[in-house]
Amino acid sequence: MRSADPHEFLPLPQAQFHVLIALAEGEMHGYAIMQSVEASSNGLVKMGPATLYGTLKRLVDSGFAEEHGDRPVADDDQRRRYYRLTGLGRSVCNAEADRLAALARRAHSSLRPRTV
Amino acid sequence: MRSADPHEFLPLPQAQFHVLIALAEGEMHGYAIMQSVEASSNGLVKMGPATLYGTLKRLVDSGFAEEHGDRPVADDDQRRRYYRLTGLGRSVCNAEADRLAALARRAHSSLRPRTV
DNA sequence: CATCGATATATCGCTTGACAATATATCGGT
DNA sequence: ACCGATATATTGTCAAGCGATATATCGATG
Repeated sequence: MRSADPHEFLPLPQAQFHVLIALAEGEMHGYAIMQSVEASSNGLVKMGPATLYGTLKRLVDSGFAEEHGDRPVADDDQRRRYYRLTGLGRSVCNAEADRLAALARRAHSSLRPRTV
Repeated sequence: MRSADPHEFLPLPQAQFHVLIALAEGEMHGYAIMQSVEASSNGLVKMGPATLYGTLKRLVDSGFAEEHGDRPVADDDQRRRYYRLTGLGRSVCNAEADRLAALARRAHSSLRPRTV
């Protein structure tokens, strides 16, 4: 059984959605997420430490992400704390993406109306 | 010449984007916007008066929307205040829609990765 | 024309979220 | 041993969201 309806948690705050996407792409520790968000938004969204770690805490509290101890055998940095999506986190991220895609579609079709 | 770069204003707060979309669809006065937002989000986003009128004020202050006096000849309600998008508002709404569409695409492709 | 519920705009006050600034510690390289 | 980059964390502040509430006007009904 899939526990909760992901739509209960929408709309998602912008910063939370950004972090979930980064985690969905396979990123792991906090600092890398910060860089990923900035890079993948073409430098448009710049996430500082306060936003990142605050957001990360909220994501864990909400059960969308979790810390884990699976560390890379080599090339490890002791300070790093690794995170991954939970099942719920995946569902919520997907639901939010659906919502925003629909919203964007609506905006686009209203802004450049075609010959009905 | 097109005055300012719409990307300067992104990311847009959620409520502002919703109202811009409603205005893009041709809605006019405040109360109708409230109903439009709730209806067009399948009842997911419920916008109360405080959010609506606060947001509307911000949109006008930012130059994304403007009040106007073009009232329907008949079937008018004296209390209503009518709003429309400005040129800047259209650009900003479009830019935000682009941004969110790209974000949603990224989320979707990461969440259900295809055999690359 | 008096009343009433729906429509319409507006504001107060609380809570959450975003984020600059700052702090602290550890890493790798020289 | 030192230094800049990496990495996590917290504090304080401000904007934004929004429930609750207020006020006024509309149309309909008796």
